Amino acid sequence: MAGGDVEVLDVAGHEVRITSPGKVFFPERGDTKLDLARYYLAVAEPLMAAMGGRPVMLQRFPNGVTGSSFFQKRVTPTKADPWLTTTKVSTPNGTVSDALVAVDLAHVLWAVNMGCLGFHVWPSTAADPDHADELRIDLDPSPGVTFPMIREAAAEIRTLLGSLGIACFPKTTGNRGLHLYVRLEPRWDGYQVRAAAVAMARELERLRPDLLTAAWWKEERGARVFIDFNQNAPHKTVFGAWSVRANPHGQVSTPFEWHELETIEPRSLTMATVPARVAEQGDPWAAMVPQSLEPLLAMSERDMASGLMDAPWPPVYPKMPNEPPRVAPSRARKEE
DNA sequence: GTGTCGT
DNA sequence: ACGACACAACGCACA
DNA sequence: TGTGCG
Ligand SMILES: [Mn+2]
Ligand SMILES: [Mn+2]
Repeated sequence: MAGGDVEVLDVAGHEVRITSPGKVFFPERGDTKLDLARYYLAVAEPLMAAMGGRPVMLQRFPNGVTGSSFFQKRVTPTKADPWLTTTKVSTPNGTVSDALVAVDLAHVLWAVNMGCLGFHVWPSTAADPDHADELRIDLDPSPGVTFPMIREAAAEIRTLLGSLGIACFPKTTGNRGLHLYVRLEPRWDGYQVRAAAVAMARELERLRPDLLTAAWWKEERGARVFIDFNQNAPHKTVFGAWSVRANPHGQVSTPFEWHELETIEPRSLTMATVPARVAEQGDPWAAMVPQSLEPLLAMSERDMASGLMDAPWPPVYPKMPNEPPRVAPSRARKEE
């Protein structure tokens, strides 16, 4: 627990300083900042396959999981670390900033040293910022939703996408939900990917209204799994594969194979247990190949042709064409 | 956690 | 040399 | 001005 020392790691051709390596970040198990760095070293191969080359936002906890936190998007290479790579990212209103690019593990560990536990990842690469090459299907549990229901929702989505010839891959979120990822051919922008997500969510609610909902307003969801299409809005980030959550055991957003769906337990996938999984099984997402979004875009066009509107956008975004009033039904101004 | 400023 | 302090996301729509 | 949503 000596405070004054520094661990220097030689990674990807750079010397990365880990200051206060013995500082406890996870009091429950006693895991330190250096333990966190070693975790990321252990999952480096699948981590870089998932996150490599993408802009990332840091979620920092300089005093560990029990301390205060903040997000950091803007990064500037310093005199001490001139090798840091950044790229321009923009916000919904057009503001531009320089974000860190996860070009190699040195960049990851530089962020870890800043107290970054996990990364929020852009759905595009620094090399091709105008195409979203991932559709992220975010399954959010409403109150009353159990994890077996989340599992059933994932299976339902896999079946629908499979019938359209689209392959998707699952991961835990590190909390109570699941994420399914579709790797896309780089042919569509964020508006198109979100439109596809809206259509997919609506179709799934039609198929299983007892289990699934595409309702943005909480009051309309009930005890159903919300398919959060808005997580695909342009410029939105998602908590990344292999990133560590700020909970007592450091649960990991863990990619897994479909045959594990019925047995996977988010609680048991932590920064302490996941490295062994990776050593034994390798990368569960190794078979990802770019898919076409066209079947879902056709579904969206059918919905629009039949008179449906777009769905509400999240706060912060300007009003979009064909967007319905952005207000919960219970608060909407009365007719006439 | 780091960089800067004032003492 | 040291302590205090600032800073580290998104910023619109609607009633 | 408070509330919407992650
Ligand atoms: Mn979620
Ligand atoms: Mn969500």
